[in-house]
Amino acid sequence: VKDAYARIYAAIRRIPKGKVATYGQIARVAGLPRRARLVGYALSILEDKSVPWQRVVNASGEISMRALSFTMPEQRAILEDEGIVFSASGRIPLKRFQWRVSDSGRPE
DNA sequence: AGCCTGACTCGGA
DNA sequence: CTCCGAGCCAGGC
Repeated sequence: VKDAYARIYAAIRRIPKGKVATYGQIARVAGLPRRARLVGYALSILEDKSVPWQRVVNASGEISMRALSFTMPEQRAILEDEGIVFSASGRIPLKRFQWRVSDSGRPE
């Protein structure tokens, strides 16, 4: 389990600047298919600030609710600073900004 | 052990 | 687009 978290964090750290990834995608990359919730849980207890958790969004390209309560404006600002554009509905067009593992290693 | 909750996702209606 | 149900799984009580 500890090992699973380590892999999740490692996967998140691989997300290149200017891209975002979904929880499910991170789970797959980390070798934990179908463990999207575990990814969310891992982030909830995260204390390591070297992990760019702000690049992890839900399947709809939105910043997940729990984060909204305390970092939404900040997270959005960081992402926009990295070049990510939010749509009028406040979502990220995954078509354009979703990280493709092939960009930095093996394909999914 | 059982039950509930939660930074999730996906298919179907 | 929204709502539901089902899968998943760690933690707290």
